[in-house]
Amino acid sequence: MKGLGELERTIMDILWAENAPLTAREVGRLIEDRDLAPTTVMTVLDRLSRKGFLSRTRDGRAWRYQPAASRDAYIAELMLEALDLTGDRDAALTRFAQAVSGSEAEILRKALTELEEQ
Amino acid sequence: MKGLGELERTIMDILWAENAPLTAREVGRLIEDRDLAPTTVMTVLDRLSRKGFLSRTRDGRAWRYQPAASRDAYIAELMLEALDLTGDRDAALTRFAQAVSGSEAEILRKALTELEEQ
DNA sequence: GGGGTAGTACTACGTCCTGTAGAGAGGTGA
DNA sequence: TCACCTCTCTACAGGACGTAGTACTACCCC
Repeated sequence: MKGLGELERTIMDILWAENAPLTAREVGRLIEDRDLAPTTVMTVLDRLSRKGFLSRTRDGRAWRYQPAASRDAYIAELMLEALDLTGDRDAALTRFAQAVSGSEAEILRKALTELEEQ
Repeated sequence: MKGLGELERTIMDILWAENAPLTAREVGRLIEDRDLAPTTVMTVLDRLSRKGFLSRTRDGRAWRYQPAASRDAYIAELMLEALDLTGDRDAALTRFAQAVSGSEAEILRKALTELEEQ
């Protein structure tokens, strides 16, 4: 899958935060701090949809972009991808379990328990 | 931390697989398939140690390289880093727990249980 | 002791990704 | 018709990586 760049992630964050599909102009307006040219935003949106992170639909002449997957799914996939890099998945998983904070361990336990019950 | 390139990862894999610190020449000999110039291997080893993935000690004129951290630790850190990208860690963790395979869920459960007992 | 060998440091170059944006085309409303 | 919006195409700079040459030093064998 591959990670995203700084601006790409900023834009994905904006789109994940919104519920509705946005146009390039709308996304641009939501990037406060940076003064980007409209074409910059359009280029990045285009690249993101080309890479499969966004889907887009026509709205008049403009495109409306929305995330192809939820942020959670993306993060989970990144984590699985990291896990795939090792030969010894069990060891890495054990290590990971030890590395998360206590409250997060609790979350994991709960999710695993629910999983088991189904 | 940042991910590694293809050749960088190949070399890290070799060093993770060995127990002893290796010289550039030895690493080069262990990369079977590719016919790399010795300096290529040296350059990559140098970059990896500069990035903190390897530590090196003198052995005569040569350097001996060894991983600065275990592969498991590296993988776990990558996973945590992915997790840091989200605003909602709990949701991502839950999603992750649902995404791992059954046997891996078992491993996670066991690790978390042992963690709890300590 | 001179040449091959091994090792180092430094430098370089092509490629790909990403951030950034301009140019030009084609609608659209005042 | 003119200003304007949005699109697509093209471009360029900087950084990471794969790859390797060059130049210099130290060592070993004949």
